[in-house]
Amino acid sequence: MSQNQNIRIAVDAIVFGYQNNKLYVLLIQQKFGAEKAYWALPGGLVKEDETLKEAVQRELKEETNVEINYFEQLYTFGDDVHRDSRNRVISVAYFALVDSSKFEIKADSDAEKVQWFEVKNIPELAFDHNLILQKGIERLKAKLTYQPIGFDLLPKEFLFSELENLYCTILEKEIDRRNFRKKILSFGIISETEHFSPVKTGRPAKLFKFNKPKYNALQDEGFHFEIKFA
Amino acid sequence: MSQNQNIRIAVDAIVFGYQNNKLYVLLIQQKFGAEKAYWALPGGLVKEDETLKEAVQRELKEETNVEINYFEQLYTFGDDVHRDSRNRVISVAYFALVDSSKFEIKADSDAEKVQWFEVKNIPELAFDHNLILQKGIERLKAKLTYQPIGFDLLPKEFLFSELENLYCTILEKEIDRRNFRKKILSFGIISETEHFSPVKTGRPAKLFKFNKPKYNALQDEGFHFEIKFA
DNA sequence: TTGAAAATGCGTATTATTTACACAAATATA
DNA sequence: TATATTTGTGTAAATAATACGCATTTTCAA
Repeated sequence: MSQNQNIRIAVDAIVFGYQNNKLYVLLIQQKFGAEKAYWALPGGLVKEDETLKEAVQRELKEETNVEINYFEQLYTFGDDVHRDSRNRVISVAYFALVDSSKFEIKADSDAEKVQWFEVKNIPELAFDHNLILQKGIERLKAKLTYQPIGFDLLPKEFLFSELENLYCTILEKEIDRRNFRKKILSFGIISETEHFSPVKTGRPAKLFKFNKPKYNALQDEGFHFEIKFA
Repeated sequence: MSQNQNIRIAVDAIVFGYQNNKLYVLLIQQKFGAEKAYWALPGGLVKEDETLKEAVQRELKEETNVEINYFEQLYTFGDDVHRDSRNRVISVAYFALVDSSKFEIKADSDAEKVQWFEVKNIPELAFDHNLILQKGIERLKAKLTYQPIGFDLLPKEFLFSELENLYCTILEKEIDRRNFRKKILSFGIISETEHFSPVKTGRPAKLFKFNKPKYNALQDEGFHFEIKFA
C-alpha cells in the first residue's frame, strides 16, 4: 500500500438563502487562478491542523462574511480523478442555511466578488460545482420534508404565508394554505409572538417564531417532524 | 492558502450482513501495524489514480472476498485531527449491504483475520471505527424505512417471515405480521415464486423475490417506498 | 391415527390522518 | 361605503393505519 499520496483535500460550501419567495445560493468569483472566469462555491484547501468544520467556517468568513444558521456535511466528491486540472483534489461539500436578511455579504481582501444567485438561474460554474450544487438542492428538498430546517432560511419572526411560500417555492409544489397551517400548528413547535406583520395589505397577520426548545423536547419523546404533499 | 498539505485520505467500509435473525458487520484484524491488537473496519489509503469507489471495492476484495449488493457513501470523518496516531488521515466511510449466505469470507495473503461480528456485540475497534460504525447503523435504520434496501441483506428468494424479522431485528421494534405483509404486498414490488420454503415446521411458505424493474418503474411514476411503525 | 403445535395466509372493523373545500374577519383603497 | 386582499377557523369526505380473528397446512408426539 503506497504511502506516497499526492491528493489534496478541500472543502466547499453550498450556502442557501431565501428572499422575496426565491431560493438563492452564494457564489464567489476569484480574481486570480486558472478558473477565474467562472463563478464557484466558496471553499478551499483544508489546513493541516484544522478540522473539516473549521475549514468551512474559516473559508466562509474569509470569503463571504456570512453568518450561518444551519450547517451539515453533504457529500465527498472524489470520484472524478481530474476534477481539478492541476492536482487531484477531493472535496468535502457542506450544506448551509442562512437568514439572508440578517447581513450584507461582502468580498474579502483578495477582492473576490461575492453574489447571491437565484437557484433557478445558475451559470456554468468552476470545477464540478454544478454537480455539487445539484446534490445540495436535492438534500435541501429532502430535508425540508423531514426536519424543521426551513426556519433557518427565514428571519427569527416570520409570517405563516412566508413559511408556506418557502415550502411551495423550494419543493416546487402547490400546498393548501389551510391544511399546511393546521399541520404545522398541530406539531406545537412554533409560537405566536406579540408582533404583527408590517405588510399593509389585507388582514394584518401575526408573526410566528420557531420554538426550538419545544422541538428538542418533543424529539426526545420520539416526535418526528414531517411535511408531505400529494 | 498553503499548498503544502500533509493529509492522507483513506476509505473505510461498513459491510452489513444478516443471518439467523441477527445483524452482522464485517471486521478485519491486521497482523502488523500499530493497531494490530484491534479489530477494524476494512479499508485503507486511496491510490492516486483511483476513484473513492474503486478504492473501497479494491480494499474489500483484497481484504475480505465479499460480493456487495448495495453500496453508498456514508460520511467523511475528518474532524478528529489525531484520529490516526501517525499522520493526519481523513476517512471517507462507505456503507454496504451483502447477502452473506452467498459466499465465504476469507482473509487475504497478508494473513489478516476476517470475521462477522454481531452488531449488538462489538468490541473496541481501532481508530474511531466505533464511531463510524455507529453512524452506519443509524443510516441503515433510517434507510430501511424509506428505501427497499432490506432485500439486499437477504438471499434472492426469501420468506415473508424472514423479511419481517429483518425489520424487527434491525429497527428493534415489534411489527404486526399481517399488517406488514399487507403493506409490503400493496406496493407491488415483490413477486411470488414457484418455490416453497425448505423449513419443516408449520405451514409451508412461498418464497418471494424483490421485483426491482417494477420498483424502478413505480419510482419513475412518483412512488415512494415507506415502512413506518408506531 | 389423531390431536396439539407451529407457522402461513386472508379478511374485517375501528381509529387516525389526509385531503378538499367554505366562509367569516380585518385591514387598505378607491 | 363597497371592493379587493389576505388571514384565521372549521367541517365533511376520502384514504390510510391499526388492531384483531380465524381458517389452512404442515410436523410431531401420544
